[in-house]
Amino acid sequence: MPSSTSGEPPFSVWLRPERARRDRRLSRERIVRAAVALLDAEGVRGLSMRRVAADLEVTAGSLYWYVTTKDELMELAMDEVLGEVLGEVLGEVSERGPAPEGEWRTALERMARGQRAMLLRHPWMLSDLASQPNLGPNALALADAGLRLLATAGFRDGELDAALAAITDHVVGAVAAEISWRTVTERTGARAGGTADWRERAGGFLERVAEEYPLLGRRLGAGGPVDPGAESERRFAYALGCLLDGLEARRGGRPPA
Amino acid sequence: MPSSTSGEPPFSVWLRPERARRDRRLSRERIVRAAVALLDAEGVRGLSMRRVAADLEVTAGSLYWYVTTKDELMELAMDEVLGEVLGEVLGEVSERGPAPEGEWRTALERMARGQRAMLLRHPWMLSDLASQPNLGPNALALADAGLRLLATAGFRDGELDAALAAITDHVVGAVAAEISWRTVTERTGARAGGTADWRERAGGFLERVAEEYPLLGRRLGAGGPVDPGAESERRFAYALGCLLDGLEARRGGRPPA
DNA sequence: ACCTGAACACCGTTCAAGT
DNA sequence: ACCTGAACACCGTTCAAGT
Repeated sequence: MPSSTSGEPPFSVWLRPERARRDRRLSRERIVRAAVALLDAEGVRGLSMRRVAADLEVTAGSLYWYVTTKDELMELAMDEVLGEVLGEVLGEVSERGPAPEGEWRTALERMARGQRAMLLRHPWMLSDLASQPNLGPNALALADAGLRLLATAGFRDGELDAALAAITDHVVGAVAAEISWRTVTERTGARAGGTADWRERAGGFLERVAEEYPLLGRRLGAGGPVDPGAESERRFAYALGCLLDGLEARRGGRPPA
Repeated sequence: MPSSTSGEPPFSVWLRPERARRDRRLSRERIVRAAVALLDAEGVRGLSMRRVAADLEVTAGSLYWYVTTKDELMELAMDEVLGEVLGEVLGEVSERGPAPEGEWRTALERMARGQRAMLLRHPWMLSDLASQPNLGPNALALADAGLRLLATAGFRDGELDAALAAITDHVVGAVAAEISWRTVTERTGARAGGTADWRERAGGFLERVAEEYPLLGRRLGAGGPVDPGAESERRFAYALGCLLDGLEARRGGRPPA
């Protein structure tokens, strides 16, 4: 069989193999992967159908063969990334059986920290938060794993969802705050002294704020440099501790089985 | 060393003084109000410079005399709306002085509920969450009022910010989940039986999920109609209760003054 | 000082036409 | 079945020119 894939056009149909269904240049998977890469690299603003298409060396219109809308692509990208934590959480819920007393706390904490780390790796995950609940396979598996974890921890049926929501909502809110805080310090102090630069760029603003609102001023770093990473970690742990204490008191008792 | 303070565009509206006034059809205030109205009516997707300009019977370009960028307009709109809760929180913190024992709990709860209600009135507030911390006057006043509330509640200095973050992060995360949940049920069951319609529109999907993930299936309404409003309220209260319990245990003691 | 009008460089999405 | 190319109706932002 002569080479037919490139070069001169074949002089006869019969010399050209019929196009296999498999030699498609595109696939939903490739598209989603390209989208995730783009999102990681340039954020939500950087994501466009045309850009994704270009990265795949294809026309924008062709993407619509695999995906009916940009929103849909975003849904797919989000679920793709949720897969990163799925393994961890499934490990928590299955490796250990009914969870020995006290273990459930650290299991929940690991779940929360895993989700937080993932969101920090892919900050764009938070940009579409309020738009639509994720119904993708990974999202579903993740939610169910969380519910099962809480069930084996001894939470009553009617409280499973509320308990899970308490934790995931905290993760989401905390990471959103962390990211917004990070972007302002990083954007201003791109390559200079980091936090120091934000404080000098803010100039008189910070001082005026601190004067009018002393408590708030300290929080914003008027009293000295502030490490947003360390601060965020401290707050995250604090609230998580509060939540787990509260959950402990509401727990039904020991594992049912 | 050349002054580095000028050159780059200011990264926040609040660091840049407003222009002098004269006889003009436009004003920052009018623009912001129009933007808020548009956002309330049509969400973030509906907001465009051209649309705002049209609503004000003016050309798109002219907006840039008052606002350097669409992001800036968004910052302004968000702070505008934060003003709605400012009054309530200030009431909490000043009306009652050092807050009698036990009162701090209900004060915090009122604050949280006020913020939640405001976010539900203006769901678009959550669409820019992770982008940039709000440094507007209302945002600052609100944050400081929260800190003061916690201070009079007896929280130690070093924990004020973590305690406040615990609550606001929960509010944000919970409302984000609530909105996303609401949009899916409302979008599908626009004028029909509300939640019922979502369940029938989802068709086999819901059943398949419930089969593979029994716990999750119930949560999604596979077992019967679910009222997202009531469910969200229940979850919100549950997590808030957990948080307040945890906070109570960490509180320093009684009010310092 | 303030606003218009036109332009630039992008968008998401559609769809006839090709292969 | 899959992809191209061109088109449509929008964007944010800039800027000379008017008043």
